[in-house]
Amino acid sequence: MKSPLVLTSALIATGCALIGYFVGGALENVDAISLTVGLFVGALIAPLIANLLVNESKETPIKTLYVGNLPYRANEAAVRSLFASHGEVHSVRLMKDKQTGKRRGFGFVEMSAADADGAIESLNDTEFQQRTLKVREAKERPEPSQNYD
DNA sequence: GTTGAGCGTT
Repeated sequence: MKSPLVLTSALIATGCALIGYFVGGALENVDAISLTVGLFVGALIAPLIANLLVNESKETPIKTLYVGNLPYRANEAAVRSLFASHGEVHSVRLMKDKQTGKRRGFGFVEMSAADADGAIESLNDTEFQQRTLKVREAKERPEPSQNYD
């Protein structure tokens, strides 16, 4: 398997070397020193930039699910394990009252977009700790790019 | 320690 991170790093390092070369030429410095400095700087910052680029390209499609009618005794681990059986759970947040800290009986589950719809259809109106869950797609705060053309 | 329609943190 090929590594886009290494390739990108090499390209960025080369680019920095060229930039250092021309900048050094403009400043009337020695070309070899400029090239070396450019390579050195490129080698330092290349992995960082490449990591950002790779993470941007590999952004996982994630959809946020609203889960209502949760029992107050339910914790995040139970909800996570419940949704994990229907897909890859990215995060679980059970909303609490900011003043008292008590649970409000609903929360949000972030899943991969592919598994999200199936999890909604599978878990909506199902019994969880003797309470009928309400699972829908979250309204506000669109994390994924909701491209409704 | 209670309650029961709803859409939320940096």
